Amino acid sequence: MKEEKSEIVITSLDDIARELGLSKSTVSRALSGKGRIGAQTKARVRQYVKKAEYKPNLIARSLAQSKTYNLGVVLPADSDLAEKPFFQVFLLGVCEAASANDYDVVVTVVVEKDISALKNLVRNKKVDGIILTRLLVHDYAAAYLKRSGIPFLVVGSSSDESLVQVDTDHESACENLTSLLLSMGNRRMAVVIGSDEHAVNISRYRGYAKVMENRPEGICREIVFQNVGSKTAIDKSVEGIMKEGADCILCGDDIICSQVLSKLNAMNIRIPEDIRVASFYDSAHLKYNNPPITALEIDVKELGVIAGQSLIDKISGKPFTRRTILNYQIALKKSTQ
DNA sequence: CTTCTTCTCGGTGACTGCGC
DNA sequence: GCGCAGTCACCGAGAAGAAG
Repeated sequence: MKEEKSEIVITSLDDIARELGLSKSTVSRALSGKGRIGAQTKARVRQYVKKAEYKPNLIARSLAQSKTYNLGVVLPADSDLAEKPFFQVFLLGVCEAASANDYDVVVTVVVEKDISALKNLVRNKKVDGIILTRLLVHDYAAAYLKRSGIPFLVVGSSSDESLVQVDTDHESACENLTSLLLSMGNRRMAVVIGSDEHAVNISRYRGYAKVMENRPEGICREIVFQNVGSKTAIDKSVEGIMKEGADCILCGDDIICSQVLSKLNAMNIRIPEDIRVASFYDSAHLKYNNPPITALEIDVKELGVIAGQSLIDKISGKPFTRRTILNYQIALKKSTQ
C-alpha cells in the first residue's frame, strides 16, 4: 500500500530550522530582522514561514525578553462607568495601538485610595506598563506607580513634569468656548461642574473662570455650582440657576449635561428659547439630543491610540513625547443659538 | 516522604567560528 | 577582515528525577 506523505506541522522555530537546515537563531534573526543575516537566507525563511502559516509563540518571546506584552489600563471604579462613553472609546484606541504592536490590554479598576487591584497587577508582573485614565489632584495610583518604577502614563494634565501626560488643553478649550458664547450675546453664564478632586474639572473651571473674572461683573457665585456629582445635586443646581436667572448653562461634562437637559425638560424649560446650554465635553450621550448641543469635541479614540503608542514607545526605550496635547473643536449647535 | 537539583518549554541575543 | 550562520546561556515556573 502506498504510504501517504504525512503533513509537517510547524509549531516552533526549531521545526522551521530543521526543515530549512538552519539553526533556530538564524530563523529568529530572519523573522525579527535584528542582527546580521544574509538577504537570501532571510527571504528563504520568510517565504517558508508564510507558506507554513507559522505564528511565533508569544509566551516564549515574553519569557526570553522578560516582557509580558500586556498593557494595563486603569479605570476609575465609578458605579455608572458603563454609561460613560469616554472610557469605552478610549479603550478602543488603546486596543488598536496595542494590537498593532503585538500587545494585549489588561483592564483594572481603582477606587480612589484603594489601589489594591493595581498593586496586584504590578506585583504579579502582569503588564509592562500602565495607563491611568483619570488623573486625580491627589492621585494615589500615580504616586504608587512612580515608586514602583514601572513605565506608566496619565491621561490628564499635571504640573508634575516627571509624569508622561496625554491630554487635551481643557483650560484653553473651555476658555475659548466661554469667550465665544459671551461674544454671541450671553451675559450671565452659569456653570455646573463635577468634583474638584478630578484634575480635568479643575482645568475646565479654570478656563471658565479666566474669562469671567475679566468681566466687569466678575464671577456670579450664585450661578456657579462646583463639586456637583449626584443627580439630586445637578437637579438642585438647575433649580438654583433658573431661580437666579442665567442666559446659558455651561456643563462640566457630557453626563452632567444630559442630566441638566433632563431636569430642564422636566421643568418645561425650552432650549434655546428660555435658556442656552453647552457642554465642556461631547459624547454619544449628547449627539442625538434635540436640539443638538454645543460642545467641545475631542477625538477620544485618537487619545487612546496616542496613549497606547506612547506607552509602548516608552516600554521599548524608543523616544517618546513627555506631554502630548490633542486638538479640540468647538461644535456650535442649535442649543446656543 | 521531603528536599534539592535538573530539565523542560520556545525564543532571544551575545559571542564564536568558518569560509571567502 | 568581513559577512554570515551556529552555539549556548538565559528567561520563569512547574514537572520530573535524584538523593538522603
